Amino acid sequence: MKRGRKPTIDAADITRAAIAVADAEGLAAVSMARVAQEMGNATMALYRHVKSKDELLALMADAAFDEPPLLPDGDWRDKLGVWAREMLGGIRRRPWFLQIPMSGPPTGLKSLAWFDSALSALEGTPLEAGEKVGVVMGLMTFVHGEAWLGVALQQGFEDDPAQFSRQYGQRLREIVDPRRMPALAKIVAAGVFDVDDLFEEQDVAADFDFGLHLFLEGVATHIGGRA
Amino acid sequence: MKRGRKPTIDAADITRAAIAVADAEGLAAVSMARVAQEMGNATMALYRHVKSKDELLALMADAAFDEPPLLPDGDWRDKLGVWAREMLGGIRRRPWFLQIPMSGPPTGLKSLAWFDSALSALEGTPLEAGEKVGVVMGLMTFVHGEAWLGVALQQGFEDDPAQFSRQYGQRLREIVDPRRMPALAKIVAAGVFDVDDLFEEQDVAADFDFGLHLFLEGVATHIGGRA
DNA sequence: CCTTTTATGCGTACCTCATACGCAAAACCT
DNA sequence: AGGTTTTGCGTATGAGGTACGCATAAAAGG
Repeated sequence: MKRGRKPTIDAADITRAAIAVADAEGLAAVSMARVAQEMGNATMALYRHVKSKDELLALMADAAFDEPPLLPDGDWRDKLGVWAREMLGGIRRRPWFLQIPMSGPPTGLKSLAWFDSALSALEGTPLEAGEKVGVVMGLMTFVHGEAWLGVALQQGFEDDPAQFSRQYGQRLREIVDPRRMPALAKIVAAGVFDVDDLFEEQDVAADFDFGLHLFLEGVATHIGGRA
Repeated sequence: MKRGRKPTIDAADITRAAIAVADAEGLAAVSMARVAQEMGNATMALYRHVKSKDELLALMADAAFDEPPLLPDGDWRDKLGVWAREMLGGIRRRPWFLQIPMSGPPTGLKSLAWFDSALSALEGTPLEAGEKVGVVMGLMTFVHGEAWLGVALQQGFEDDPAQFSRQYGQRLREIVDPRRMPALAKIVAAGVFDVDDLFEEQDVAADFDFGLHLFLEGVATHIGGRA
């Protein structure tokens, strides 16, 4: 038998409580004291199960997602498409995920499961091992980046619903000097940044699909040049 | 004439000092007190020129880069290639850039200049305004993500030069259950994560070029389907 | 059943940091 | 010179992470 007093909580409990706080009030509200209070424990009790707040954040990041999705039958494009959209959905559901500063490559079980899922989509292709990793990495960074953009826009939108949408295009018009930045000026003048529904679900989703399409198209071409 | 006491410093000075600290000791060392001390001023003096630390960070982010590069003659692929590599270099020179939490789309002059530069590379193409923006956004997120990965690896490497490289592959071998994650297990077994020079300049550059190639290839296909 | 051992719960204390507030110093105006 | 305005900055507050050490609980040994 194990000696000593029995633990009343474990790291998983703490992670859950921390995630609950982050879901409800954002990552900024996640302090050791707050999480402890949420569990009815004292602040310092947490440190028996978690080395530091950074470690807690890492645990949160790995626990933020559900299990990777079941990929559909079909070719690798369909599968990676579903995978990417599912990951985007996961991030949208827990926007605070993007604010966790990650240091080093992932070692969490969930993260690795997602990694595995994406790799499995490429099993039928003639890509080498290293190339598969490259493709998946690229896809992950793309989803990550696109999700960040979406979340940032939505947040600015919620802070000031009436103004924000038209505001950005307007501000750009003031800042951008057509002589110094002719290409940008043209785009701004075209009104690309003025659209009111720049932040609507549809539009963001369309942007995402467009970028995703580009990337997968590139992968297809690469595979094609080898098959 | 302007009334009142003459300012002895301005936001640009503060930004410069803050960047100097970040360059020398990392972003964590950048506190208001530290920056003020570096300039021979008192902490609270900074707040006359900078609303908050967050604003200072935003200023740092915009001032982190040099002017966008002169793009070579040639087609858009050459230009965007140079642009992307130059941006990667910029981030590598100031790794702390990646740790600055950005909120909202960029409005800084430098950032916009880079944006403009990338857009100008696409001037000859038949892409619509919105598509150009999409392409550039996608490219930015890709570079950003890839740079992050490189910096994370290099940092882990510097923290523990002897172990780290083989360590990661090893740890993965312990964690990854071939039954639960068959695809990942195969890749790990193939030794993709074991290479000692996984973090050498060459290898990282090769990974970057591979992903960049994929993305640009996708753009080319998209353009081709329209020209 | 009492003592020893070991691991947990957590109160206290310290340190770092961002920043609100108010006063003093400097530069301009009349 | 006296008034006005803007900057420089000392003080103070409050939040947050965490080192340290003791109290407490549970098992092991006698």
